[in-house]
Amino acid sequence: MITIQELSKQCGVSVSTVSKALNGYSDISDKTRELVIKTANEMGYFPNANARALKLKKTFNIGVLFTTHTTMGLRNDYFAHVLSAFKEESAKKGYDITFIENYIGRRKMTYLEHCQFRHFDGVCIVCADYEDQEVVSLASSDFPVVTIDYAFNKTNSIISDNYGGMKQLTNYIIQQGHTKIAYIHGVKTLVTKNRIEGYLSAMADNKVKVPKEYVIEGLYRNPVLTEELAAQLLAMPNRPTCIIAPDDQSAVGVINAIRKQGLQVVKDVSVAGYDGLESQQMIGVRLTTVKQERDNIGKEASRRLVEMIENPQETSPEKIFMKQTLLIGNSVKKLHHI
Amino acid sequence: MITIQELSKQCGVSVSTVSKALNGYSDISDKTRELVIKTANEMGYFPNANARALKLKKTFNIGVLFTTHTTMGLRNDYFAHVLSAFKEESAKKGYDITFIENYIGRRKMTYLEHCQFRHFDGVCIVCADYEDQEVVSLASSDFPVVTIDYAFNKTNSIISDNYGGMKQLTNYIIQQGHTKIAYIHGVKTLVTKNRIEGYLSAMADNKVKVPKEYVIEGLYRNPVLTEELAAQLLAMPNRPTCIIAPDDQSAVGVINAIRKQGLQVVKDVSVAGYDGLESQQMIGVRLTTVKQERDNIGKEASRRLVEMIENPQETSPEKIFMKQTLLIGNSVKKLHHI
DNA sequence: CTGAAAGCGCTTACAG
DNA sequence: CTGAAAGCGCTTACAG
Repeated sequence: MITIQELSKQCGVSVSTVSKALNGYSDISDKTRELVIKTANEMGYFPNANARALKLKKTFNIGVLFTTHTTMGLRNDYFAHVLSAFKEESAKKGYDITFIENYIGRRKMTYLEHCQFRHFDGVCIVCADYEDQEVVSLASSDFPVVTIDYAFNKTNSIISDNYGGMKQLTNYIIQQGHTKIAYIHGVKTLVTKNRIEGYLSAMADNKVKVPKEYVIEGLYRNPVLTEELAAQLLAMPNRPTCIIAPDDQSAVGVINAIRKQGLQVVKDVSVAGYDGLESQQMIGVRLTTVKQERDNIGKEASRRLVEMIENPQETSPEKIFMKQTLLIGNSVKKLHHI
Repeated sequence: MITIQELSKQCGVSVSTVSKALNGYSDISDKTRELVIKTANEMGYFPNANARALKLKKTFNIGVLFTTHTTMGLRNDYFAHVLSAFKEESAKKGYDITFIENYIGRRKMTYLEHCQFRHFDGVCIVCADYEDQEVVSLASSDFPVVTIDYAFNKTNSIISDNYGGMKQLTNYIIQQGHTKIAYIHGVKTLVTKNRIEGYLSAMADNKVKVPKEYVIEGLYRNPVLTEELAAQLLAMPNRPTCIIAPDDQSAVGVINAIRKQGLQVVKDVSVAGYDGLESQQMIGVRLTTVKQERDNIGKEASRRLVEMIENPQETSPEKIFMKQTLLIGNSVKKLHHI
């Protein structure tokens, strides 16, 4: 790997001059600058990021906390998209992405210690257990931090407006004349709670009563369980006219339950989903669903973080809500008795 | 951030001694060592990775090439799993993961240059365009490189045995008495070609003729298109008794096509998938499919790479085939006329 | 067992 | 316009 000294020898100028020429200082003659740059290209010179980081105290490297336990993390489609967009946007701004771990080899290291070790310029907490003490310390550290779908006092946060999205969806279904609307929701995370509130709020706004049995807990991305739960709903004397699934994938389960009951999808029972995945737009019906702006979330998170890194004084912690948009398909029937 | 000098002042010993105590050199008295370590913990000392890297010429950082264009990359479930496992295994061995880009801010930088810039200890090419000249240069560079699902001469490669997996699946279907087996495959990547060969080879081994119309090109993870293509197959005078979908997700499309034709899944037409995703084990039938050992691929890739990094002389480029396992569900009917 | 010194590759005030 | 020098935080041969 060729260094700045070899370049300087080759060009017959001092190391300082080479450095300045390379970094575009103005007090270097055009002749020298051109010579240096030309030689650098010829010799395939590239600076050593570690040396530069040591001197500048800036690594152009962003730490990303991305827990991969169980069903979370990269293996989760939503977060994978967010990360992907975050990575692309950050690269555009000149920053690399490194994952934060809490052990390095056999040595235990907290998330915060890992960040100090690597001297990241900033940190993005994409997906983590926000109750975890280590995560809390990281979020309240001196690092510029942006969090996704969760707000700490001190950090910027990008939050997907699940409350608003669900409310829109429910309102739409009510407008189609439905009042018996059941909601099979996922495990009760913060995201889920917000969605339930959005649902209840839309119902209340429209003075529609919600029988307790209409709101039941299932699992995300689990069509099998969703099918079972939907079957229970359909077996009720007071059968709902519309069932909202935890997400688009699970909506397949609802559809199967309806068909197995000898009923027709849409005609007899309407269905709605959540996520707006292109790949799920199928199943014979076009699912009415809510589209999450996953790519925008990642992008916006990166923009915010770079802003904090480069203009630390001007940026104060903020919560940014990302709108979700209603995608109207043909899976919710318009009822006539209104 | 506290440094080794401050530690040395606090302990009343020299910087050299502190360094050695921290790094477990044997020529340090127990007393001194304990004092240093205790103080380090109290003061929350952590080494500066950049300074250390500069001196040791070792960064404990692995570059990962992970193209995120279009349908590839993180947004693809298969690669997301592989990466996830790679990341976890590497952390266990003490290495961080940083994504490789080919631009840094506005400045164009080839993949190789980026690796030189960051001084990665090794590189894993998880998912990339292997025809791309930049990828080729990286693979043939002096960096320890491991590639996934593609083999260069010079690199170690972890290759999912798609040929063998597909052959197993096809053999199983033939054993159930089927001879009219259609295969809707994905776009013709190397992976797809291997699967087609596996399919053809099983058919040939069993002396089953394959009508040209039975092998048709579709798209991965696209139930809508798959449904259309399956409908075409079902409309043929010489209708297949079993249809293999590009993957588990697309298999839903095949199932829909069968139902819409007024036929019964399994009873009239059998179905098989590919991938072995838990989330797809549903749809009323348990899909017979092939399970890809995604997590093992990532893990093995990491093990190999770390091996190359730490014992460069002992490791020579190797292709490692990862077995795929047949998952027998109930979506392939046993035919009696054999 | 301990410490002074050199050096990893870079940047930047400062002097000329 | 150019260059000598100091220093970023660490490690390690070498001397004592």
